[in-house]
Amino acid sequence: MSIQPGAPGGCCSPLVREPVGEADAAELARVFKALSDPVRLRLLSLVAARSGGEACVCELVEPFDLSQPTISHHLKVLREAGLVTAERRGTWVYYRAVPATLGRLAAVLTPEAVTA
Amino acid sequence: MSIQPGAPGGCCSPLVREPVGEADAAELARVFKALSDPVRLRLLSLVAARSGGEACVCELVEPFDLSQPTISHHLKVLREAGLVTAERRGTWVYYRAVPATLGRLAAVLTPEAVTA
DNA sequence: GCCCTGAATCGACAGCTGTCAACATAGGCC
DNA sequence: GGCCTATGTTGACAGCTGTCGATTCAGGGC
Repeated sequence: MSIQPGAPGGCCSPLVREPVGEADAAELARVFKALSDPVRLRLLSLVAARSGGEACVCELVEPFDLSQPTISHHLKVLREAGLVTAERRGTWVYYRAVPATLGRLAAVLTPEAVTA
Repeated sequence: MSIQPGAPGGCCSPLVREPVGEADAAELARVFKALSDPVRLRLLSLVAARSGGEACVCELVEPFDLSQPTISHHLKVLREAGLVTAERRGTWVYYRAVPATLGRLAAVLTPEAVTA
């Protein structure tokens, strides 16, 4: 999970500044792959844009014309990519976006050295 | 190609600000899918980080242990996603990154309203 | 304990993706 | 024109991915 906040390495300097190494590319690709599905993008956005920053699964199934196991599968992919976290509270499971992961990706994609 | 510079619509407000619509999600997913392969990430980075901002295919095949047709395939995916452009000059074809597309993605992923 | 509801996992299957070898196309040079 | 080099395209094939129905697991309320 080298993309997570903890990683201090050069993993997140902009793509355009220097060629990304093999290992970093593999790690980044894993996260981008999680974002490469329209359903997952909307799920992430639904969770992140919600007031309070969290949503339970039941609220996430409704907007889609998909089965609950399918939504659950997509949420798992987002979780394993470090883009969301899940917390069980009683009967329900609440999901939250992980801003740090989003920030890392944004930094990597920044076309000019705005980060400097 | 609604992600290209031309599009003035609300397509690129941050993911976390409001739920992304179905159409925008599909378009974004297309571009993220192009970034979801380690080889393509490295290709994009190799092109963008190059001094002069461009690289010919011959220079891009070399760093990989892959056949030239495979690299050509990946470059086509990047091209169709609007992430790079290709220009033929004589015998060689030169690729360039498209900063505007990268910028859009970075804006969409920005966790807080830095854009405002 | 028993049942009910919310969520995750499993098994299966169609469709997509990355890769290659073989071939086709484009431009320069003799 | 004819050849050579640099790219792109095609066809094929293994492996991954999104989806579902069926099942299982977790908590709460009776």
